[in-house]
Amino acid sequence: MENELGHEIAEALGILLRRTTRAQLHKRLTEGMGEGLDEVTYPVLSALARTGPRSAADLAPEVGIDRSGVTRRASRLEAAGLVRREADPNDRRANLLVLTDQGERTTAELRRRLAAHITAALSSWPPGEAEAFAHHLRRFTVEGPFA
Amino acid sequence: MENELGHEIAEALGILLRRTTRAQLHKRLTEGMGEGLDEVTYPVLSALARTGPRSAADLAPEVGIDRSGVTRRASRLEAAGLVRREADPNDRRANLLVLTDQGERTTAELRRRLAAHITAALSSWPPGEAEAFAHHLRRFTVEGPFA
DNA sequence: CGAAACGCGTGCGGTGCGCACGCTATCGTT
DNA sequence: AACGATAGCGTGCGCACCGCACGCGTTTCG
Repeated sequence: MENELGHEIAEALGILLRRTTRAQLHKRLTEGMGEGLDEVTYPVLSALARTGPRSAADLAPEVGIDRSGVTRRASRLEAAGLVRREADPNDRRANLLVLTDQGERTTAELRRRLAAHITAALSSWPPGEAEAFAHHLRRFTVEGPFA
Repeated sequence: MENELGHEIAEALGILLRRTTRAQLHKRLTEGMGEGLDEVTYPVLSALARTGPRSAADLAPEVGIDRSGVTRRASRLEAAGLVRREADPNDRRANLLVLTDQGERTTAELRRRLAAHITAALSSWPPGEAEAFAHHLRRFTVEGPFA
């Protein structure tokens, strides 16, 4: 059959995407963690952890929503003590979003849990295959069909 | 460092998930296709194509929303001519959701486009590596950390 | 120095969801 | 056979979130 490989990857990817919804991951990873973690605001927190302190406007395309949405989510994270607004001394219009210490700890802990979860699940793979998969997945992600 | 592999996979997977949002995929795949395709209602259409005719209640957990939401989305798909409601002859309470011919054609075309897109992007990979990746991805999906 | 532009936060209208209710059909018990 | 209990579907209601557009304060440039 034509495109057998493409169909197989598409099917597996579809299943994977459906199983890694924000809600599913959230329930899995935040088990017993401190409060203030919100399934809706998490993308902002995560983007901030990845890119470092940025303004709401700069964060918007990364999160995939409007500037106003980022502002509102950031307000919630601020109320939860995970993010603080820091005035830019050079431009007093600007309002950088910065992770607080608690925010840093929380994102680091989530990253650690996720990595540990993945590592545990791959521990039974034949030696070398997990490394090969990681390498291929990175290439597929960076320069693949969704680059 | 501990869990290097888990962190690498988590990072690549994170990037991939962020790039395969419903909105992104929709824009990419429905380019120039017929109307009636809705980014919100698509999950219902897709679930129907995968599992075959089912009731709204049975479809709800597959889609990840409430029964009422499935009903409303199905109504939109029905108005668009992609889905029809078929009374179950055995149980006249039941109301099966069935893909129309146009619905079948649409989902098949989307599947074809996605597979072609993936195949094209992987055509430059060294021979055998794409097959290995597909195999690993399937195993990662079916019996991996998100099974 | 004044006007245009910029950056942020908020009000408003729209949309989608979950919950709960009503209606119809089926099942089970007497 | 009849009637209460149950199942399944669709809809009204309240809530949450988003995008757009506006207002206010700041900066920049002519």
